[in-house]
Amino acid sequence: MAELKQAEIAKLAGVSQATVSRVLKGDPQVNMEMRERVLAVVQQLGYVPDARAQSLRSQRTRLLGLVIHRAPETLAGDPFFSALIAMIVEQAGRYDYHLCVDTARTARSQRAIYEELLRTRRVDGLILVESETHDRRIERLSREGFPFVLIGRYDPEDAVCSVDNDNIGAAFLATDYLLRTGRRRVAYLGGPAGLTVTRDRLQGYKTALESHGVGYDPSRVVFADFNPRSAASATTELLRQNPPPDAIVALDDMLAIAAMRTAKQHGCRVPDDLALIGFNDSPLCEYVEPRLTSVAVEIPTLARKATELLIELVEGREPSLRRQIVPARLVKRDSA
Amino acid sequence: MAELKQAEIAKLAGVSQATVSRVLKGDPQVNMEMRERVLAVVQQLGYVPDARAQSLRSQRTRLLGLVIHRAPETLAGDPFFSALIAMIVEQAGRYDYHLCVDTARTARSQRAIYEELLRTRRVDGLILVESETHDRRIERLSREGFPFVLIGRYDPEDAVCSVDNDNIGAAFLATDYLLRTGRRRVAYLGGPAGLTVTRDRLQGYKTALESHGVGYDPSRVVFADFNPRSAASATTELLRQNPPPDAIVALDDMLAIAAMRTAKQHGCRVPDDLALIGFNDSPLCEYVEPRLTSVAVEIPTLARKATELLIELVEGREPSLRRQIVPARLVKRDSA
DNA sequence: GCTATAATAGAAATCGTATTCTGAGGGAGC
DNA sequence: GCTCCCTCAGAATACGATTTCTATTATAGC
Repeated sequence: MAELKQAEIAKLAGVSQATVSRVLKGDPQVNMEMRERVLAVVQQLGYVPDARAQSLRSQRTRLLGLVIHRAPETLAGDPFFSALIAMIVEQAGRYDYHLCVDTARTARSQRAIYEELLRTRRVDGLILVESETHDRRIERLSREGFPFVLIGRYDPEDAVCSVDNDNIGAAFLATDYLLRTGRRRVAYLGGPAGLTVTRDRLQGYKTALESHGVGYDPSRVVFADFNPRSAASATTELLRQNPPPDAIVALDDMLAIAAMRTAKQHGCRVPDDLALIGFNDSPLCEYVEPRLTSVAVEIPTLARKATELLIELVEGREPSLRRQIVPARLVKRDSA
Repeated sequence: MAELKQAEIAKLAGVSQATVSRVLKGDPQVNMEMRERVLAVVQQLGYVPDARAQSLRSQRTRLLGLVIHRAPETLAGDPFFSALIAMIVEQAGRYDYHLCVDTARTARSQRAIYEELLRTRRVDGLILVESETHDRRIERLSREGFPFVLIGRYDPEDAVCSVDNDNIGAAFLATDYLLRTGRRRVAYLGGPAGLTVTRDRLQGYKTALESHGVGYDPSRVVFADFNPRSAASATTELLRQNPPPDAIVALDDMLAIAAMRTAKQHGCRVPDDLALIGFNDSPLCEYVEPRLTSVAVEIPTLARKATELLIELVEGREPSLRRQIVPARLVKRDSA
C-alpha cells in the first residue's frame, strides 16, 4: 500500500512506466489492450498519482491561494467571508483546483503570503481580498507577471485583473432610495478610510446626493474599523450632531447593526427617526429587529467570476474582460 | 528572474548546488566563508526555494487540509466557520504550515477530498469538521494510517484523534441553568439527527433534566436542518404542544435566533413566556432583540488544539492526548 | 615523516511523474 | 522486394531540491 507508484503498476501490468503515465493521461497513442491491462491494475490497487511529483514535473500545483487582508479576529464574526470562501472552493473544484486560504495580518504572514505562497510556487495564482488601495506588493506581483485577481479593489488602468461589486452603483442605489422616500439628512458610515470599498461607496453616496440636489456635508461622513466598539463611537458622533441624520448608509451589515443598537440606546427609533441600510444582505439582516434593509451583493457570482478569471490567467489564456463588475440590488426590509 | 534555482545561485557563488542547499538548510558542516558567499547571492537575487521540489523530495507538502462537511450554502451564513478557518490558518502559520480548505457536499467533492487531497498526498494531514457520526471514509483513513484529526466528533475507543467542545457538558450547563431559574418545560431543538453534536448535546440535556428530577419527554425534542425554514417549522411544532415549552435549548445560535423569530410571530414573549439559549456565542447574539444567551465555545482554543494535534501526528510524534475536550461557558444575556 | 582522522565540499542518486527521444514492427506504395 | 512512413512502446531525461556517497585537504599523533 505504501509503495504505490507508476513503476509498481508498470511492473504488475508488464509494461513500462511511461505507458502507465500515458494511459492515465489519456494519451490516444496507446493500444487498446495495453490500456485495459494498465487500467485493470490501477483499479485493483486503487492507485492515485502523486500530486507532489505532478506539481514538480508540470510546474503547476493546481492550487489557488486566497488571501484575506484582515485580522483573524475581525474576520471571525463575518459571515461574508465564510460565504466567499465556500463559494470559491466550490468554483475552483469545478475546474479541479483546490484552495489555499491565508490571512494577512502579522508581519510574518504578510511576508508569508507573497514569499511563501507565490515565490515558492506553492500556488498557481492568487485571489486577493480587501487589500488596501495602495499596496506595494500588488505592484510587485504585477511586475513579476504572477497571475492574480483582486476582489474589492480595482486598478484604474486595468493593468491588473479584478472582480468587484458595483460599489459605486450600490451606494447610489441605497442613498437614492433613502432620498426618494423622503429622507434629507443622509449620513455615511464607512469602514477603514484606506479601503477601496469605503472610497467607492462614498462616491456613490455623493453622486446620489448630487442627483437629488442635496448638498454634501462632510461632517455626515464618518469612518469606523470593523469592530462593534468603533462602529458605536462613530455612530454616536453622527447622532450628536444638530440636527442629527435621519438616515445612515453603512458600509456593511455588521456596521449597520452596530449603528442600529447604538441608535436605540440613544432613544432613536428605527426606522421612524433613523433609517438604516447595510451592505451584503447577510443572514443577520433577517434576524435583527427591525429587519435590516440591505444592498445585496451576489457572493456566488463574485466568487465564480474571480475564480474563472484567475484560472484563465493561470492557464495562460488572455481573459476577455480584465475587470468584472457584479451588479447589486436593494433588498427592502423594515429598517428603511 | 525566471531561472532562479539553486543551480544558478551555485554558479554565481562559485560553489556546488549541494552547498547552496546545505547553507539554506542551516547545515553546520559548512565553512563560514562559503556560507556568507552563498547567502550574499541569495539575498541579492531574492532566491526562494521551490516548494514543489521540496515537497517531492521531502515527501511533505507542509499543507494541512480542512474539510467541512456542509453544503456551501448553509456554510455561507455561518460565522462559526469563518472564525474556525481564520484561527486554524493562524495557528498553522505558526508552524509554517498552510491551509487548504474544502467542503464536502457533492459526490464529486466527497470523492475529491479523500482521493485528491489525501491519496494524492497533496496535503500532509486533515482536519475534518462536522463529519457524520458514521462515516466509512473515516475508518478507511484510519486503516491507511493517514494523519487526521476530527473536530466535532470523537471515536469511542479513541482510535482516532479528535478535538471537541465539551458538548455534553455545554448542554448540561444550558439546561441546568434554565431549570435552576425556574423553567420546567425545557425543550431541545437539535440539528440534523445524524450529527454527533446533536446527539451529544441531547445527552447533556437529558442528564440535566434527570439531575433535577424532571421527566424526559421525547415530544419536546425536535430536529432541524441548518436553514431558517426548517428551524421555523420545528419550532412551530414545539410551540403547538399543550402545554407549550417555557424554554428551548437550541443547537446553535442561528437555530436559536430562528426560533426566537418564530416564537415572536406566535405571540410568544422572550424571555417571559419562552427562554432561549443558543450555542457558539456568535456575534449575532449581541445584535438580536432580546440579546441571546449562548454557550460559548472557545474557537481559538479549538483551532489551536486541533492544529497542534494534527501537526504532531504529521511529524510523527505520538500525541500525549488523542482526545482533547475544550470546556464551554455560559454567556448570560437577555433571552434566558 | 607517515598514517589516521576529521572537516568540508563536490558528484551523484533520489523523490514520482511527464515527455522527448529512439527503435522496433507493420503496412502501403512503387 | 524495397523504401518510406506510421504506429506504438520502451529508454532516457527533466523538473528542483535533499542527502548519501566519495574525494580532497588539513591536522594531529606517533
